[in-house]
Amino acid sequence: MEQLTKDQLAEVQRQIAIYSQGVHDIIPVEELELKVAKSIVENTPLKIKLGLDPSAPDVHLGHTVVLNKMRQFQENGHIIQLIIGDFTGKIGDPTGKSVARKQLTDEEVKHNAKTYFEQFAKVIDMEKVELHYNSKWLSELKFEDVIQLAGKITVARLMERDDFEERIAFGKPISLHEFFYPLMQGYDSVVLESDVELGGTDQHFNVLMGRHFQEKFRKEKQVALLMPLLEGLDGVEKMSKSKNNYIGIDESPQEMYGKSMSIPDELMIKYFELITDFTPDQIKTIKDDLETGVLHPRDAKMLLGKTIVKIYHGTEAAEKAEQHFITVFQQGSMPEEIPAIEWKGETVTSVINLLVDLQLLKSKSEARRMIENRGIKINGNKVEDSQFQINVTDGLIIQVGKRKFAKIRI
RNA sequence: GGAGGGGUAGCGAAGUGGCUAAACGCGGCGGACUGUAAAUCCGCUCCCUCAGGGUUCGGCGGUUCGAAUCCGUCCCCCUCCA
Repeated sequence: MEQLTKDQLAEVQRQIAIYSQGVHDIIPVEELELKVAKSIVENTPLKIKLGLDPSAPDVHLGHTVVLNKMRQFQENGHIIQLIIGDFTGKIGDPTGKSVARKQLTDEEVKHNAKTYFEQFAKVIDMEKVELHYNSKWLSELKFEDVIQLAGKITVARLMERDDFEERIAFGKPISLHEFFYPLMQGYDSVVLESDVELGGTDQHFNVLMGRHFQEKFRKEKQVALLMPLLEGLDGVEKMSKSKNNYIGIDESPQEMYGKSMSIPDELMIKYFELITDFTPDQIKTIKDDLETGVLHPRDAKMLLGKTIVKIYHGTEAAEKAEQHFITVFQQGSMPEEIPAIEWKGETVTSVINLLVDLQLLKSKSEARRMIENRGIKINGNKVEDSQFQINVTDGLIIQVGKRKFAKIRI
């Protein structure tokens, strides 16, 4: 690799600089440099692996952290290997909770995979992606093969994993089968001869297993590229659907914008770094301006919100979303566009009935509570009395909580 | 194989015969304040058409006027020793 021309060397450096943006760790960087150099010299693309859990197909901004990185590789001509962990998914990744996952049927896996792809297409070029289901090779293994695989790793090594270590310390159970998850993930890399595996920092151990097993099978070792985990709207936990602290990439512009505004200030810069296309220089300017007080944190966040919406819905939608936010939340006025709901009930009815019949709230009890909590407004006026009878007219505007609006159409 | 500990609302965790729809904390929701940030304060949070009713404390069966609390049985989980 020493005989790189000047241009080639520059190209290596250019690519490495891109790949290094925002990463948590590259293990080891030198190997990535070598691999990139080799790919340039030999004009062969690198194989970049990403494993997917088929049980949770809703894609949110947390996923895009890794996807953006994938796109960067793709833009430089490398090949993305997407692996649907249909086999591994059945065993259950021990990452985090020790709850065994339910088994998915083939149809479910297919359907979830499809959902993934449709959403991924917003970030990466799915046409050029190499797709694999790991059941293809894992389900072929005989018990004998599995034992042999297990013979290539020690228990002590497996127990080093943070998650296991912790559970042992706290007396929490670890099922034997959980030990096999890293083995399987590692074996995937052996089969696919991956050059780089991407993942969040929570995948640290599993990704390194890929290196370990590739070496045992006398293959070239993959490089681990770990991205930081993106905290969700609560600012504490990793963004996830189950924590309900996520911004889904399928969400409406308004939702996206609004949710962006509710992330904690401390996280703004991280969001800029990981999920927008801002350059490091641009981000530094924002950071400096925030520190010197030139830029109000609210305005920085509005820029963030707008940028996020723009990525997934375009400039026009982003501007509309911002306008909506300003009118509704900053000025407290009504939004210009309120979904109309047809009213077919009595002309005079109780507010409770109205709320339930329009399906704005689930039950009368809930509606009553909501009124008592002073969370219901009609035509901008707070409803004080839960027994209140109302004359339903065309164009009547009902507000539930801070964000839900409906207009009556008769 | 032996010994012990445990299963209570979304989660954590009190409660060991009536005052318990079940303390408290977290989370969630609504409100005030604001920048749908943070911090703080107030209210709601099993289900249901208000009074009031219905269904809960791993499952089933029993004792009792009355059980999350007592008895029997079954299921599940954890720890330690071997």
